[in-house]
Amino acid sequence: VNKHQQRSEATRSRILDAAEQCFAQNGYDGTGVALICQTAGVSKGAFYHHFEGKQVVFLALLNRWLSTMDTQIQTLGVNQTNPVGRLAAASRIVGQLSQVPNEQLLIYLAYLNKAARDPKAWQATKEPYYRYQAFVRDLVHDGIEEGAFHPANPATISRIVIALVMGLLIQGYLDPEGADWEKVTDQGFNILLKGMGR
Amino acid sequence: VNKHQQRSEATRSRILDAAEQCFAQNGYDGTGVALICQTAGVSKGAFYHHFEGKQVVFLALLNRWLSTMDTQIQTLGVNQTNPVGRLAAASRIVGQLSQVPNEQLLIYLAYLNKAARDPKAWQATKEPYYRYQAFVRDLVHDGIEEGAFHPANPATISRIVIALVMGLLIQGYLDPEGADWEKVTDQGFNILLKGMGR
Amino acid sequence: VNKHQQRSEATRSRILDAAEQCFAQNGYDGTGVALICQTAGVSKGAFYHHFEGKQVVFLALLNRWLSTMDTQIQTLGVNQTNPVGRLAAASRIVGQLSQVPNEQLLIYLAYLNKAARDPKAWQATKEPYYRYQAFVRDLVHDGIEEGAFHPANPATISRIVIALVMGLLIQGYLDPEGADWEKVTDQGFNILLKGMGR
Amino acid sequence: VNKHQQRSEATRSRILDAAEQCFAQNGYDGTGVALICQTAGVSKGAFYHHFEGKQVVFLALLNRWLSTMDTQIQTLGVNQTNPVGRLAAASRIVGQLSQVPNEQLLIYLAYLNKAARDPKAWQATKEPYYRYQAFVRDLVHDGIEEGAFHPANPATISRIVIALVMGLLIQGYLDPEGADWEKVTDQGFNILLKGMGR
DNA sequence: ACTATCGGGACCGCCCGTTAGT
DNA sequence: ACTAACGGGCGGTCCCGATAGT
Repeated sequence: VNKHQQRSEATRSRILDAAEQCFAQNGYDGTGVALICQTAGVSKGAFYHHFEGKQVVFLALLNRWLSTMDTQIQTLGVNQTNPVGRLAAASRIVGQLSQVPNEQLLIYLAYLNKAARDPKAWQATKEPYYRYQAFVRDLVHDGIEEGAFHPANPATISRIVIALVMGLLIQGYLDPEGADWEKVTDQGFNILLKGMGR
Repeated sequence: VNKHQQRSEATRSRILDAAEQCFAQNGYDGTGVALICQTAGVSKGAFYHHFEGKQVVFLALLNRWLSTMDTQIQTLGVNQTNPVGRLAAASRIVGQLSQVPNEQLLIYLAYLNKAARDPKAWQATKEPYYRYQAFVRDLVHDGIEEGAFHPANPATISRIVIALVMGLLIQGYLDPEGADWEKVTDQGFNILLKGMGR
Repeated sequence: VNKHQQRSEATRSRILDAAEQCFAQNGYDGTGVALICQTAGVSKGAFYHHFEGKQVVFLALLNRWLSTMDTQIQTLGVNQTNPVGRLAAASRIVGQLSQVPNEQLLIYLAYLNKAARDPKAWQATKEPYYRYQAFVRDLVHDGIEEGAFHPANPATISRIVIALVMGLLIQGYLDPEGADWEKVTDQGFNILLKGMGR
Repeated sequence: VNKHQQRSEATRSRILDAAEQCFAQNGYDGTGVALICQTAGVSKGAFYHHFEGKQVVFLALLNRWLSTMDTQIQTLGVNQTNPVGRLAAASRIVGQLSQVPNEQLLIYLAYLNKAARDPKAWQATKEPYYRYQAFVRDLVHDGIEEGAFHPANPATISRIVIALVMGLLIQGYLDPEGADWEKVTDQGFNILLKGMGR
């Protein structure tokens, strides 16, 4: 049995978990490497053994989120066969996300201003956006081809859909008690769907 | 005339201008007080003479933005008399804002994670959101009363509208060259209006 | 009276003095900014107010040494009118320098390996060498013109003279008790002078 | 044959080679153990298995240099029988050394300030100096006995000769393109020999 | 009102050396 | 003999804010 690899993987996970928690609580800049280490119960040596720096940890976190979302999306495709149904299902997922106050988007947004100055990080940072934009675009494209939606530029529509999701998540963070965001999300998708229908 | 007071006010403005510029370029956390002072051409003493700290400067900036937006909203009301027209006009303004990539929203978002830990600042920080939520809500309310929109909870609808705006602004920042965001905004509002119509 | 400027200058000097002492005792890399500050009885804030960093402090020290040596050289010119006499006088100064174990040259040498990687610092670092090389060269040139020395390339001779000085200083540091370095220096110059004579 | 022992010795050599290269490129303090390991293609464990630390590696390197120089000196003695000829031959070797800018002296010098605080290392560090001082001293001694040189204290003269060599090597490092250091070395020895002659 | 000087703390990155494991 | 993971600490830099002085 390879104990090294096991232990290493565990430590790596602990660091990522701690980082996620710290970032959510204090933001990207508000979180020091020392705090992450302390939260994870590891030394700085371990931290810098597994990651090149704070920024890399963040990017790794981003990838972890992506994997999670990819899984959810995969699940999405299994239950629903037609694009409209899948878009509707997506809305439900997003609605649930905003219940468990999902700080991830905010952390992501907070990180943007940093990454904007570092071309290399910037590319990695934008990737998830492009990814989901493409995913939604294809969904919309299919919907138009099936005649469910009014003919339009699928890319444009996808951007509108994503805008709605982003905007609702942010508001859900800004004013969690101000509304039943799950319902708002539902209705938002309904309006969008109706507005896109023939 | 009190020359001292004039000069003082000018310095205050210079600091605010410098802060706005620095925040836009380096983000909230990436901007140090020293940089603001340097940009403004003032000493640190002057800075702390006028403001209690960086956070207060940000709040002051926020108020300045609010004043500007209030003016724009006022203008909006003058030219268009019916709610639908005003909502449409609003879309045009937002579309133009995203042309000149307006970093204000991003700075605002970046600041959120900080303010979240300070209840006092948190209240002040959320104010602009409530203000515009209420503004749009009333607009929608009128539209429903006039029969232009399908009956629904105006507050909910307003949140959906604002979500669209926020989401588009962020995407415009993420991928400025990726789309003609003015057109996307236009179409977004069209779909929304159609989806809200009877 | 300008108390600010006075205090500032005093602090700056204190830092420089402390740095000189620390560098001599622990070498360039072995000396931390914290130690310099502690030795000088100043805070890090003060340190970084006066200097951009450790490297800059070192360069400032270098300049201070240069000023001192320039003064000594000036003195040299007053008492001796002919080049040979001045060269001989120089030997006496160097001999005395090696008594008060002069770590400056060693610190300088230790710094070389650092500066070699930073072109900007490298230039500043080499300057003192060029300076004294030129000084000795002119002295030799005059000596040749006066017929005191055998005709030769003054630059080459100057490099040989400087080599002797450098090498003796280093050995004086390596083995302070091993010889009466003042006498060695005297004899070294005598041999050189004799070897250069017609 | 013991393959283990062979392999071990090879690893030891690889580490020494890597260390020499790293020291030359980054100086003593600028070189971390990690860098040496990486350059050698070995893990840190291997490093600390063979050496007690960076300092010990340096001392081992020093010994390796000494062996090399001893060989060169041996060669020197074979071709030239009279002391003057051997001194002249030595000058040619040194001249060639300074062509391929030999950083060893600089590394050595950089290390001095460190070793100065550790009496044990200090002794080992000074050894090479004493060794060559003695070598040159004997050479000079023989020269005087043969009547080639003016009677004088051989130890003093040897220190002067070594000073010239050291000083020229350093200057060759400081300003490699500034002169034809091989020629300068030649002339330096000529002057010295002339100055020492009867 | 405004400046120059200063205090002290915190952050990120790295380094040296050790230990558990192969 | 050698690897990979890890511990703990230091290093330079910068930052926020305060104070002494103009």
